[in-house]
Amino acid sequence: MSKRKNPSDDNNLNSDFCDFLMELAEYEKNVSRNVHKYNAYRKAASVLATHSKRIESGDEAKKLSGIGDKISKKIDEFLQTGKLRKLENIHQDEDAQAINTLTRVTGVGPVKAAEFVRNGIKSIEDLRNNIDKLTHHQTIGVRYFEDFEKKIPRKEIQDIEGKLKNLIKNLDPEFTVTICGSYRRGKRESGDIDALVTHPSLKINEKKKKHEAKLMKSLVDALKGLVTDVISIGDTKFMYYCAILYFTGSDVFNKTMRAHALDKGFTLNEYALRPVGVTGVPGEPVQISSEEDVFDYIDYPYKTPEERNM
DNA sequence: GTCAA
DNA sequence: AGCGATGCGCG
DNA sequence: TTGACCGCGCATCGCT
Repeated sequence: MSKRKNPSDDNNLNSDFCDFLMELAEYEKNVSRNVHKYNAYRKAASVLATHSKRIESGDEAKKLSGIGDKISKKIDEFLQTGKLRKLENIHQDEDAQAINTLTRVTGVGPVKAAEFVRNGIKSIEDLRNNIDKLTHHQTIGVRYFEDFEKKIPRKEIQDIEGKLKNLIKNLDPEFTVTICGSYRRGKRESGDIDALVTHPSLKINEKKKKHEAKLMKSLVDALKGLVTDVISIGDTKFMYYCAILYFTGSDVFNKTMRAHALDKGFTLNEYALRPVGVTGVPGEPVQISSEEDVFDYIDYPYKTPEERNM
C-alpha cells in the first residue's frame, strides 16, 4: 500500500539527479499516463542511486544502463543551470500539480485524478467534501491520508509482530506468521507491514477463514494502516516459498528476477515457478521447497533478503 | 525513455 | 446474473 | 526504426 519510493536515500552521491528523475517519473505516470516512461525514469534513478561515484557529466551518465540521450542531456542542463526547464513548466501547471496530489490517495489513479480535476475537485480537502463520489477504497485513502504517508519504525513493527503472533496463536497454534516486505530485508523503517500467514493443514474450513478475516479486520481498525495479505489455498507447502519471495520484494528485485526467469525459460509469479514451452504455454509448476530452490532453478545467484534492496 | 532486435 | 474491460494496487 | 517494457487480484462499470 505504500505509494512512496526513494532511490534518493542515504549515502547517494547522485541524489539530486535522482530527485528530479523521480519527479519526472511521477509526472509521466500520473499526468501523461505513460507507465513505461515512468519505469524508464525510475530505472535511471535507481542506477544512479546505486552508482558509487558522483556523476560529472551527461556523457558519463550515458554509459550506465537505463540512461540514454534524453536523460543525459537533462543531467547536463541540471549541472549547468541547477534546474530543468521542463520541470519548471510542470511546477507552474496547476492542473498537473492537482492531479499529482490526488494520485497520492490510495485508490485514486491517473485516470480518476484527471476526472476529479476536470470536475473541479483539486485537493485532498475537496475530496473530503465529496465523500459521496468516492469508492470504498478511496474513502479509506482520504480518511487516513496523512497516516498512510508516514513511515513505520522497525521497533513498532516488532511490537505489532508480537501482538499479531499472540492473537493468531490463540486462534490456532499451528498458524505461522512471517513479516515480509522491507522489514524482512532488514530496513530500519517501512511503509507498510506485510504479514504472510500459513497453516500446515491443507484444508482450512470456511468458518475459520471468516473468523480469521474478522480478526484481521479488527486488528487493522485498531492499528490504523496495518495492511495484510492472507494466503490460504490448497498447495500451500508448494506455494509458500514463491509467496515469501514475492512478498519480501523489493519490487525492482522481483521484476529483475522475473525477467531473468523468462531468459531461462521459466515464468515466475507469487504462486509458482513454471517452465515455458516453445509454444509459449506455461507447464506444470516446479516443486519448490525453499527460497533458494527458486534461485537454483533459474540459475540466479542466491541473494539474502537484505541483498534484495534494489 | 531506453534498449535490443 | 454473468461477462470482459478498465483502473488501481501489491511485491 | 520499431516493439517490448513482470504478473496477477480485486473492485468497479458497462454491456448483454
